[in-house]
Amino acid sequence: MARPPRFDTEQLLDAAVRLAASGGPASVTMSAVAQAVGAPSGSVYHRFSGRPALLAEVWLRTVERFQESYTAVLRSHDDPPLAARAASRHVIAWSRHHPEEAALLLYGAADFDRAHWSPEHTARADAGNRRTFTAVHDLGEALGANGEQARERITLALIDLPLSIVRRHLRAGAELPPHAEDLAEQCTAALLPPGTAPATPATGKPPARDSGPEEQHRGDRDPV
Amino acid sequence: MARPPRFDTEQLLDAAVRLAASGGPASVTMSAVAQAVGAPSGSVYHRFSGRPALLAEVWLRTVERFQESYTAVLRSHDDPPLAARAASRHVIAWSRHHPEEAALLLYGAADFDRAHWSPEHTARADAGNRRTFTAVHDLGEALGANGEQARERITLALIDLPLSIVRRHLRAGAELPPHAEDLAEQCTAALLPPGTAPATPATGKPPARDSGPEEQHRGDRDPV
DNA sequence: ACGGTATTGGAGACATGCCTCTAATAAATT
DNA sequence: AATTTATTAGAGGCATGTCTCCAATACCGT
Repeated sequence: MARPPRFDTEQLLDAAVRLAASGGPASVTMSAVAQAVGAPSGSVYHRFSGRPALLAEVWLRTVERFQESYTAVLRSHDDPPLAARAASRHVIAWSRHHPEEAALLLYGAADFDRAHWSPEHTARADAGNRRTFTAVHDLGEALGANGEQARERITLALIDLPLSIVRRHLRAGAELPPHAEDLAEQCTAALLPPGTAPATPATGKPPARDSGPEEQHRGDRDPV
Repeated sequence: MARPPRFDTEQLLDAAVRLAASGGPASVTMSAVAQAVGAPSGSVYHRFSGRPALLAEVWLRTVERFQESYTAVLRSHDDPPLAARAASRHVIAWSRHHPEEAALLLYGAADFDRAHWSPEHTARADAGNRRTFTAVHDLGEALGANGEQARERITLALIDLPLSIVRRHLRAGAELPPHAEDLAEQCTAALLPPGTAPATPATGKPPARDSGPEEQHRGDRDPV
């Protein structure tokens, strides 16, 4: 029905990821992406309505790819402490396997011009964040984390801490060392609520306790 | 002997900090800084040889201010675990007191165009980083951290973890809550090497043990 | 009062990036 | 083969930013 595309969306996004990873979000310009794939700028505008749309798609594709695998790991173990450790390791392993996309995760949606996104893109980001926060908080509850501060600690242990390890190495321009998974897992384990089983054998988790009227988390903050 | 300056260096850097905090390093342009203080662009170029110099100065002034107070805290306690906890709290308190400068710390030198800095600026950055790493690693040794992985864990506990708390709140556009210091201190304490005193009373630290031929840390990575 | 000098004030050349618009192109459908 | 249609191809207007340059300025020490 029509001429076949020479430059498809994925190809352009791949180039955008490379640019963002090496030079930060500011360096992913419409012309830079076009030049990176050898296309005229018009072809880029044919796929994306403008720079905010391109930035939104790069960010969302990357974050959603990460979040999907991450939340899957979060839910893949029956034993909560085990799930927590596995999640921590997963952040490292995923980043090692996708160093350029991991470099993107170290920024925030704001750096990708979230202020100018379309309502659809914003909603997509919020939905993904909400799902991820829900998965994290569910595991937190299973771990016995109650209250605002305990939840913050869980987020720290499951997301921020492993990401910090990634950040330190990627910022230095280095690859993630082999022991990074162990380090992340140990640190995450150390941050789990006291009384949590320190090793493999599962302790009976405390009876599910109604947590009362607690405020809902906001979906518009990036977990990563 | 000469006409008095209407726009001095500090004033321009202050404006640059505000711009960087609100819109990221990319938004601190020569013209934006000039406009922010009501100066013609020529006056900005009178103080800074170009954009890389301006970015370097903003970054270095901010990081050096932080590092100075931070290393002071690191060395201010005789009891190593106490010093570690105090350092963690200090990161939070400093960030709460200087939210705009703290927002800068969440970026890296690379985001402030380190690639185009003068050798002098680069050397200044390296020197500050080296001093900070030294202070952190000294405390790490006093805490019994030996080996590469143990040192990484110390850096994580003393720097990355409290900074993660700051990042999460500032990225969300919120102020640091009152309990942030407690959270940071508790998490830092949980990450200290096992056997470290969990509470106030100081345990006798293990006899200083020669750590053998270990590689020196590199001063060109940002601790923050 | 006067000259020296750091600084302001601002015009403008040059580069880059965003985005629009129009024409050419090439495959799929009929 | 003719038609349709998504796409390429690229010129060009507009805005913004970097940096240079030069004259005007206002204070200082003498």
